[in-house]
Amino acid sequence: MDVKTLCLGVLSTGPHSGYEIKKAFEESFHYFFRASFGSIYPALAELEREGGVVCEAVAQARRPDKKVYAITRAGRDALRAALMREEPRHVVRSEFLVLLYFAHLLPPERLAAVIDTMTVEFERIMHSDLESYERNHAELTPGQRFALGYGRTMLTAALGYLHRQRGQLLREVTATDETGRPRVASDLAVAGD
Amino acid sequence: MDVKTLCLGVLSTGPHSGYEIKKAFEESFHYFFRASFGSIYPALAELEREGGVVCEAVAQARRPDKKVYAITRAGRDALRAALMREEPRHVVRSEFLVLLYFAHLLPPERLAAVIDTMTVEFERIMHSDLESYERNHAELTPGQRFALGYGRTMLTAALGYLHRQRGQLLREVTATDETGRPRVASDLAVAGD
DNA sequence: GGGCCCATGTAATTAGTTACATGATTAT
DNA sequence: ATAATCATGTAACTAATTACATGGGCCC
Repeated sequence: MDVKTLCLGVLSTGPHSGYEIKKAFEESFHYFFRASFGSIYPALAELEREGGVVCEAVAQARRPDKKVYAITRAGRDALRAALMREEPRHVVRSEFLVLLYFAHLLPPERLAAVIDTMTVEFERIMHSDLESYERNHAELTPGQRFALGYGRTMLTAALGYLHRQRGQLLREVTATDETGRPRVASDLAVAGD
Repeated sequence: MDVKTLCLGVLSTGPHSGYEIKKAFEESFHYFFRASFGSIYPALAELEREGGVVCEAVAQARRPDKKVYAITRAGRDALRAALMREEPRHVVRSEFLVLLYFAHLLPPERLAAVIDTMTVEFERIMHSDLESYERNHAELTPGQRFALGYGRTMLTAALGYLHRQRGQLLREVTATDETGRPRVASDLAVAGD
């Protein structure tokens, strides 16, 4: 799925500028899709060339014109077609889990810091999601509630797992050497001081 | 984190060919990292140039030589350094959730098919993960158990959510029009037939 | 005979990010 | 004064994927 389709999706709820679309990405799609200005502005320009959107330049005091894009009938058709065509992929790319996978190669302090950083990040995302959910709750479509609820469920599960397993993992890596095998008794004695 | 680092990671457990590394990616990292031959083979070639790995060509009957790579001391240092440097990111890219977010633009049959496809896919991943977990359980490092347990926890939570919410969402989209607003009473009567 | 497994590698292409370019307004 | 918000856009770069190229073995 490309940025063009997501832009059409945002515009299907009403006219917006590129800047506002970026904000919508950050607020609503943050958990499962991201895009930068460097992909959004060219996407909108191409959509305009193709006739999927029309653009009205709104003059601003001492600022670049705000270019407000509105979806056309053809754009709605293209959005619908793209959503029908798209295969339901779901891909996780996590350097966090790679780091944990190789926990035995890291000092325990680094490991603890990695887990704590991720915990804070997950909490941050969940709070901002919950906030926007409560702000807009009444106007959300069933699909939006479903997608946001999915994110909330995953974040809750992740935070719970990190909370439950953190201490255990840290104890285990302290008790094993760099090959993942148990340390000898003398090492354990030192570690247990 | 690049493919080179992950290759070093796989090779830190023993010598392997590029083909075998690809299999290891599929078996062990599938949930949180992926790479194709088109990135693995060049990564190994570059690691060899840099001295992070050494390569022994093993002649094969009627096949290309199998090139077995082994990590060097310098390679282990580079792996460790990369793991210390790497920031713990965790990014989800899900066309699946985008489709659900725009559920009101899809026919209910399509929506059901999307959810069911994803359910089957999640179950498939979980079963193959569980299998490899049970096969290797005793030899796994604490970090590997943690990372695999994380994936299992997420998949369980996802499947539970999909199972619980599927019917509800389908009923709701049947009862709302394409703007997400409730259909008029006459429509509901038809839908309820 | 069709399809998957084994086995390596390269080239073209894709789809994005980051950094650059510009600059006023408002809040801390 | 320093950072964040508003506002658009391009160019260089990155890091991967997909398709291509090659080909025997093995199972159903």
